[in-house]
Amino acid sequence: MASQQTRPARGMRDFLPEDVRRRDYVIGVVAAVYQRYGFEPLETPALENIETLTGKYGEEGNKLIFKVLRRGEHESSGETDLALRYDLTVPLARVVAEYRGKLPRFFKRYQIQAVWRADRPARGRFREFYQCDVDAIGSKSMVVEAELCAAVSDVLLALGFAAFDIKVNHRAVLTGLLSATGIPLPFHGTALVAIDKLDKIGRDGVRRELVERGIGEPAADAALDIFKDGVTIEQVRGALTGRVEALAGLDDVRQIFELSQATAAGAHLRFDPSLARGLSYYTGAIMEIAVADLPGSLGGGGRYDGLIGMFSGEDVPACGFSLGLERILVVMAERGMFPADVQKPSADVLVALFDEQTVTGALRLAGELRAAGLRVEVYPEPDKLGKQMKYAAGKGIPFAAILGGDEIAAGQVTIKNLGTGEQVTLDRAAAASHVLERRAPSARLRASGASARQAESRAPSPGEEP
RNA sequence: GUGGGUGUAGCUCAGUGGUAGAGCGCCGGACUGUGGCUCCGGAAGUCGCGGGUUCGAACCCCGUCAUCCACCCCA
Repeated sequence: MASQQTRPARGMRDFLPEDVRRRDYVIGVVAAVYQRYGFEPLETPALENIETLTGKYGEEGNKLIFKVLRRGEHESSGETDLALRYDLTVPLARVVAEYRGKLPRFFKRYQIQAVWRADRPARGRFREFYQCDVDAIGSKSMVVEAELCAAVSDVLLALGFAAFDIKVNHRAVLTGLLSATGIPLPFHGTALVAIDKLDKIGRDGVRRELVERGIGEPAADAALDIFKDGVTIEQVRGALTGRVEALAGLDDVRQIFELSQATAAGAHLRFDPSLARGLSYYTGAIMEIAVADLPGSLGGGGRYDGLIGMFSGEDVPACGFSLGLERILVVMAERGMFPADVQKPSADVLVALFDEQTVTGALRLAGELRAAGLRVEVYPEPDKLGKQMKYAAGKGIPFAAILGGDEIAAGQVTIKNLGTGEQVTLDRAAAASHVLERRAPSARLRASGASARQAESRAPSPGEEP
């Protein structure tokens, strides 16, 4: 087996036609919804100067940046001066800093491109993967957060997801609460890691882990008191008495909930004071999408009012949301959520090659059918007809056109329906319309999987997935 | 980065020290202008790679790479 050499590099993937169709379908839905909200497309280079990326993602993120050796003077020294983009937010911040004057006052952009992380691959996790980002630049209003939540909700609903939560928290609330429990600032990160496991290892498990990590028992108990399932904004407000910044953050959260009542996101928001998010550039509200059968998240986002200022010196408020395309695809594939026509065959008609003498005629026929709007593949060799039929059936092509000596002499063509086995010999001029009239139903010849509508109607109850 | 599982035909896997197997797929034929069903025949693997133990290794040992799962972290 030569498979060792032909496999793509670790964590990278080839996308075969079926994969690309599924990806294009999801990307198409995402882009269409984002456009409906007035977001404009943006693309940025795969490579950034390394200093653009370093120091933006926190300690963990810095390690995972894919560094690239530029050819030339640094080749021998091994010094890296370029890096593959780690996310789409930092490149956006750079773009805004560079073109601020040319962009609208409230720049709303979406961007669907690959990002790279030098991470260890796992289920739903790759070294090269796509993110679908929407961001709104220039406003501090919580209307921005509410619209972003609404947009991603609309995307998920359009794809057939019904049961999902958008967890909402705020950086200032988080630090305020941790400080209120008596956990010193340097321990905030490690404490959150433990608290985050509440649903996995339970209260006792978290308490044990907190203490193991050097947090005192009183603080651990206080933390467990606040960070529990179903805690309300009002309850948290009580714990934050006197902490001005945290209370302001909590009011942001309250506003997001209120505003979202008017949108598709309203039914899906859930306040989660333990939500942290790894990226260090977030300054305000933070969000994350959770679905029942995926351990990680489907996407996340938040407000980063200081990031653009790291490039331009002038702080510009900004907030964004990122959907993980690969995660969405993993869940959709497992639940059979793709509509049937995503898997439609590559052509409507296969023009068979009868023998060497009829090749030109076959090519001419293919041209006529294409001109009539059909997708037509010409079988490239005059194999036995049986083999050609088998090939067409194997590819799911619903019709075969046969042009032998008899047909040519009579100015006719034989059209065979591979689905029903019926075949008719008719005038060439009538061939295209014959197929067009029968194309729609037979296009689903090989279709499998549930449609988006069907998936939605049976998705709501978590835990019952196949 | 840590721990565990798995690497045998294109695919899914069986084979626990004595000459390498099945199902599916593929190719050919029965069916020389027609796929699906059936039957007959065929091709195909230096058993992930390297070393070791043994008269003899797919099998045991060591290493290495790949892959999967859990942890960590994340989209």
